[in-house]
Amino acid sequence: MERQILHVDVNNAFLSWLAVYKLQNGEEIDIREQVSVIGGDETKRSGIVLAKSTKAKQFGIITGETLYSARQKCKNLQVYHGNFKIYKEYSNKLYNLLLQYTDKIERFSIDECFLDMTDYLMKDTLLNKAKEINAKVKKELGFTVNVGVANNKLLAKMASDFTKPDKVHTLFKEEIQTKMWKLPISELFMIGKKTVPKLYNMKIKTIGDLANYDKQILVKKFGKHGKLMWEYANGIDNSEVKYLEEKPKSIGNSITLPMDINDIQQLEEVLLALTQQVTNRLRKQELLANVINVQLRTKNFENFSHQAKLDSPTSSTKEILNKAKFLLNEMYEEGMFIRLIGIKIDNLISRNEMQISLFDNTENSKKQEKLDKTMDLINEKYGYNFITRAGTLNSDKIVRIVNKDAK
DNA sequence: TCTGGGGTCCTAGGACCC
DNA sequence: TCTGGGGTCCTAGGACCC
Repeated sequence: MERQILHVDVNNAFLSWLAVYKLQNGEEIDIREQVSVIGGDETKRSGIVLAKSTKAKQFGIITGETLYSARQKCKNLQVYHGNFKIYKEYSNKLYNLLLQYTDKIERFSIDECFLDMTDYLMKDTLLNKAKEINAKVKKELGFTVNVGVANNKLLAKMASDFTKPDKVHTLFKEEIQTKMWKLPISELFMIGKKTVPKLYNMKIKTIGDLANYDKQILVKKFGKHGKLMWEYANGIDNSEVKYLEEKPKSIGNSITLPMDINDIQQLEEVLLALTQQVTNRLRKQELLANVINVQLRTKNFENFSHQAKLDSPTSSTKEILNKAKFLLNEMYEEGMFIRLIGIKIDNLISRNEMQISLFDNTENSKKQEKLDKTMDLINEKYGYNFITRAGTLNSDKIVRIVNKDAK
C-alpha cells in the first residue's frame, strides 16, 4: 500500500520563534516584518547568519554567511541573538500539536517533522489534513509552517521546500516531472556544494538531467552517493518515518575560541570544560563511550582530528579526559595557532547492554563513578562554573567563556 | 571586525589475519 | 622475475544535513 507522508517545516524557524516569543512578552515590533536576521556573536568569532526574515532574503542574505557580509548587502540590518531554550520550547509546542494528528512523528531536526499518516488517511483527505495543520499551527502557535504532501519522505521534504512561507504543496508521483525535474540540481536533498560542480561538468544541471542520466555511470563515479542521488532525482525513497525515540550515536562539544591559542596547557583546560559537558550528557543518556575523538582547527582553517578506541567502554570523565588529552598532545605541534577545539565520543552503547565488566569493578572505579554523579548533580544545580576538578582551578578567561552557556 | 555547533554516514588506506 | 586474495578492524578526513 502506498504511504501517506507529511513533512512539516517551520518557516525561518529561529527568527519566527524569537519573534513570537518577543510578541508574547510585550514587545510590539514583529521582527519578522523587519530586514532582520538571527546571528551568532561576532565578539566570540561566531558571527554568522543562522536565520533570516523574508525581507532580509530579498536583499540576497543567505544562511551561513558572515554578519559582516550580510551588513554589506543591507546597511541597516537588524541582528538578533537567539536562545536555544526558546527554540526547544516552541519546537515542543509544534510537536505536541502534531501529536493530535498521529503519533508516528519523526523529529528530523529542531524545526522539521515527518508524519506517517498511512494508517489514518486516504489520499484525498491527506491534502485537507495538511491544510488543517498549516492553519492550526498559525492560529494556535503564532508562527507559520510549510507542509509537504507526498507518498514518501524525500518527496514530502522536497515539496515543503517549494515556495515559502506558509504554504502547502503536494508532490505525488505524477507531479515529479513538472514540479521537481525543472529545478536546479542544487535543490535536491543530499546534493551539496561539493557535488554540484562535479555534476555540472557532466552537463547535469537540473534534477531532471540527473534523473535521466545513466545510473551505472553515477554509481561508478560517486559510489553509494551516486545511487542515492539518482534515486532521489527519480523520487525513489523507501525509508521509514522513525517515530520511536533513538539514542544518539555520538555526542560532541566544540568551541571556536575567542582568540587563537598556541599554548597546550590552555587548550587542555578548555578540553576539560568541553569533556565535562559531553560526559554529563553521556551519563544522562545512560550510555557508555568506546571511542574518543579530538578535533582541532587552526587559524588558517585547517582541520585535524585524532581518535582512539578505549580498552573498555566508560562514562568516566577522568578516563575520557585522559584519552582526550593524549590525542590532543599527539596532534598538537609547537607553534600551531588553534581556532577551534572539540571533543566527540563515539560508538556509544547503553549501560545495561554492557556485559558486567569483571575487571572494572574495582574500588577505584566505583569511587570515580560516584564522583562523576555528584558533580553532575552540582553542575546541574549551580551551572558548570561552580565546581570543577583540580585542573580548572587555575582556569582563566577562556574556560569561563566555554562554561558560560553550559547550563 | 570574515568563516557556528550539533549530528549522521561514507570512503580510503593501512594493519592484520587466514 | 612477477610479487594471491578476501575479510575485518581501525583511523583520518570529508560529504551532507539543520
